[in-house]
Amino acid sequence: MVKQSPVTRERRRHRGSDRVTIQDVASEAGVAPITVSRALNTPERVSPKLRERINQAVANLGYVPNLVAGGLASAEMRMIPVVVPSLSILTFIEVIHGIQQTFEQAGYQVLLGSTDFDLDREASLVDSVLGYSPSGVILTGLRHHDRTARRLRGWGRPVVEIMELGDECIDMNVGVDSHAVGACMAQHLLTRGFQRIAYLGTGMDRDYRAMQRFEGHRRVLETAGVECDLLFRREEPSSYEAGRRLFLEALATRPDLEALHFANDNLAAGALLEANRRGIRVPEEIAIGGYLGLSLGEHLTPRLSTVTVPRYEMGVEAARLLLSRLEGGKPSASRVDIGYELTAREST
Amino acid sequence: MVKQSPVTRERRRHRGSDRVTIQDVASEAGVAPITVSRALNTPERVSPKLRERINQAVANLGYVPNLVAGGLASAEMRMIPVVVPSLSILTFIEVIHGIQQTFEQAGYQVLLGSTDFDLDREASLVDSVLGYSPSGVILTGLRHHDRTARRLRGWGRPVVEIMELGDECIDMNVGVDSHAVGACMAQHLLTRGFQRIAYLGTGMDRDYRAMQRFEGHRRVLETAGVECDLLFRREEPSSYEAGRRLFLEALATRPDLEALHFANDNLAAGALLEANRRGIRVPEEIAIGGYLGLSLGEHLTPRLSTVTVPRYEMGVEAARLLLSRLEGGKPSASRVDIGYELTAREST
DNA sequence: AAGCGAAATGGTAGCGCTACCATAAAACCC
DNA sequence: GGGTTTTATGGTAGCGCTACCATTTCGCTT
Repeated sequence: MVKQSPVTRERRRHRGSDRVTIQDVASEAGVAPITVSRALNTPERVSPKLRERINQAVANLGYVPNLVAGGLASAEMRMIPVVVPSLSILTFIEVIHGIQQTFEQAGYQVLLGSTDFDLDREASLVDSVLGYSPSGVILTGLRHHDRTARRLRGWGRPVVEIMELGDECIDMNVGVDSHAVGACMAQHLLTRGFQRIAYLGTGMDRDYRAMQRFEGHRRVLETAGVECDLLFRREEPSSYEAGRRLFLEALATRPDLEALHFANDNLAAGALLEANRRGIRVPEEIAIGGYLGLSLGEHLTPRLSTVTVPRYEMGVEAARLLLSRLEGGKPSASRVDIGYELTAREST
Repeated sequence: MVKQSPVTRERRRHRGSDRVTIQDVASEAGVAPITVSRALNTPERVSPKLRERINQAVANLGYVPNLVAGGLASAEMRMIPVVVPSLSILTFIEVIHGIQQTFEQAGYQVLLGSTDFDLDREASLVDSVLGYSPSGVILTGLRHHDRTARRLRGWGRPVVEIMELGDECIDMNVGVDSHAVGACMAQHLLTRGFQRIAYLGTGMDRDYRAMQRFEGHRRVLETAGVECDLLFRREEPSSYEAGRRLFLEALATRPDLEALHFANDNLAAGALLEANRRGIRVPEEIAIGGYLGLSLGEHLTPRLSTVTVPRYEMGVEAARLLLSRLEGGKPSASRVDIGYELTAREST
């Protein structure tokens, strides 16, 4: 028997739905598919007359491009995976917000991944996410699995590492100097005349940036010749409750403490609110400093002193950097120090 | 001249990089590409011997599947767009967190979209996002552009609408009854003996669910025969600062108010903290109630009374519902009331 | 030993789009 | 006016994978 001609089912699409394709639009407008493709992706390369006719056909048929097919052909999906350690930490949320807003305007989609501070999970996440042929990638921090770094370096598309700042980045880097940030608050506390200063943090076994901030803090105190190893830590997620517990723990262990430097504003706020509740006067009996610049801080009584980091802006800047590489050629810089600011208020 | 044979450049790939393809793995393992595909996607349909050999080849070559190609062939990318009104509202973040965690475990990627409460933007977002051939979609609320609803209804893949609860959903629905939630706090305030009760909210021109909560509140007061139209609103994003301003505005306008029902805990906290600062006693001079159940509430003094909604769980439930349709056939239910709980504390 | 159904494997043909190159048409240039 | 460039459109051939169906292999029954 002769092999059955495929022509017999010519009209029925092989698989897939009855979606309108670029071919349908091309027929409707009386042009070649490639011209439709150009009219949609690079309109300036199609004559106004045809462009108009094609747009009309698109509207008539309700054509929506199949981005997957386009992505396969051009080896680029217009999307950007953003890999962060956690989605329950407000900091990352705000950065993601900035990233998302910026990319959305430019027509890129943001893909979300979280690693729970685990570099192995980051590695497998990056692997699988590269399978989507994204236009670029945004990662958190400068420390990665060897394989991850190698793979991304050889990938040939823009990569931005955020949060941390350092010389050895894969491609581009936007962040703050963790050591400096920790040192900043420590210095501030010294300047205000406090001597017995403790650092209090959570999750420092996993979040090495928190550790770097402590390191900055420690060095300043060491240089100043005061007790520098006062560290209270809990291995649990950061929360108001954790801040409260650290506060009570520190008070019970070392009643002579003069100032508490918390790893972030959530913890500091938890402590400050507990002080309020117990009638402990801040900063007269004990001073409290934080890090981040959460808006909550300025509504507390006393207003919380903190080191403010522009988190939303960091996201925007990371996205801009990536976009400029995607659209233009080389970007202005490949390393941006987003900076920080000491916000000295009433709690110190 | 004879047309040049393409064979001359046989070995050089037409376009694209030097990525390892399924063909390379197949050669290495001495099987057909389709068998590699099966070994990776449906391992149980490949003999243990071959499976082993293929896995070995995959590891040797460092093969990472091109999900775009797979997506085109199977008309399904393993990803789920989540469309929310805003990424600066904590509620949505927590829901997204639940969604993301659940999908990540199941090997689906979450794509993020925000509409700024604009149904037109939602419509175009949904359009473009469908171009990715996602496995399903999660939308916020039950109100959409006609076109959006029509398109999704005819789409044939699972759709979950979250936050709101109602009869007329596109496909599946997970949320809370906004009216009931608003009524709950109003009833609670009445029960505590307050009579002159105001509702205070932000962004109520755009966020119709906030309006529904007010409506629930209003009806309860109306039924009780007390003044029910006391509404203070500001058209700005929700924040501690907005809560503070609403609080001061209400006090200035109606010094006789006995209780304030805030549209969410952020506003309520802003108000409560301002009361702290001014030495206004809560609830003796004025009571304050919120909505959401943010953890901050229980650390304030007095502890904030609120109506708690399990936001993270709502995300998890939405994702589970969608997954059960994706994996199994029909899910247990197509409509889940995630419920709420009155958390009566000290501020009322 | 022959027969049979189930399980394992492979061949073929796209999925819908765009890169690449060829061609045609228009614009420009002494 | 012939040639060169520039601009606009089209033809062809995949991108790398999986759906579909054909074929082979294997275990088991009679």
